[in-house]
Amino acid sequence: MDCSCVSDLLFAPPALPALWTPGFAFPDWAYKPESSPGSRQIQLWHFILELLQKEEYQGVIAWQGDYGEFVIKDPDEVARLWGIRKCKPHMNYDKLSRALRYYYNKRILHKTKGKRFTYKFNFSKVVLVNYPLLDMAAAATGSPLLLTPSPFGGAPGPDAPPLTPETLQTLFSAPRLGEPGARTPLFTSETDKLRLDSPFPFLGSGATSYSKPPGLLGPYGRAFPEYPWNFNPYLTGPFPKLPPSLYPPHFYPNPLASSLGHLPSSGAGGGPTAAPLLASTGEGLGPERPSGLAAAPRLALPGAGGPEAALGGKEDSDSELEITDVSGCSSDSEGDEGLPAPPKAKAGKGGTGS
DNA sequence: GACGGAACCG
DNA sequence: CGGTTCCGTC
Repeated sequence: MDCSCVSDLLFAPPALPALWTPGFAFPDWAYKPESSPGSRQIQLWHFILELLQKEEYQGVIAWQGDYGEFVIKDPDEVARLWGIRKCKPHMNYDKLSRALRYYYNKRILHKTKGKRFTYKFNFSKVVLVNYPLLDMAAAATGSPLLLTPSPFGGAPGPDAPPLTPETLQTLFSAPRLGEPGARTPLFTSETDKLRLDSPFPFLGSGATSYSKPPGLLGPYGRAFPEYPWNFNPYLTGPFPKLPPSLYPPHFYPNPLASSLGHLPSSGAGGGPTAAPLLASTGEGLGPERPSGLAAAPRLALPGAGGPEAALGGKEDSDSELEITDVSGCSSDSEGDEGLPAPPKAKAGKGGTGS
């Protein structure tokens, strides 16, 4: 019964300094996922984002096509992984896709018609859920950037302005953070293995594997380092705050303001001179693609001058997420198949029949 | 394959 | 609530 999947364990949120300006009302759904302590189950779209972030799964699922668009290259494998995570040995793509379809109404996802196994994230939605501080910033600047539904916690707007991974990346570009040494080791060598969650899922390799418009994507390093601050987007219970030292006041308005197009004067030096990343284009409305993106690819990573730098030693000893075992899942209710967790060696297939 | 209703579950 | 399971329909 008790299916205690190891992967479900999330590191506890570090005591965050409560220094946020009260008064901001967020849409109820904005902090839903983890708001209810106790029922902290991994959500499918979280999981998808996770896989998307991991390079090792690019043969299984990867960003492709439009912004926020991803294709499930290997439905069975994704379903299998999801099944492992949820301790549902009988998971398959049919069931998984049903769950995915439920996201349509919730506006978290929608289908890219015509393309098989291809879905698209509604980033503006996702971002609020995961990174309420964005909305906070929006509120602070009085920016209508993100969907600010009715203050009555009513239903979200008809269509949220889609954010792109690049946008987020820009928004979250740390303005010259302190020394990398200041990083707080969130995990020990032991818990490290359990680390299935990493900050900023789609920031990670989102813009990374984007093999779309070659010119639009800046030289983003795909390795988006974890943030020095103890901000765990997965546990956005109340409101994650960042250490004041690492989170200068100008950081709030800046990215947002820039996104609004009327950025006052960001510290050109280290400040994230974000680009006009306002994207009010609906899904497929305008030609989209903020032209500023091309000029925005300036990541101010904690210890990286550039993408390559961020990569560091290339195949770093990244403690992969070995979610290949069902240990912890009580395999009783089902006739569980021993799931030996085969090393999913998914070499690139010949043709990506599209 | 993709969709969505319906019953069910933790 | 967020799926899971099952299924009929297109």
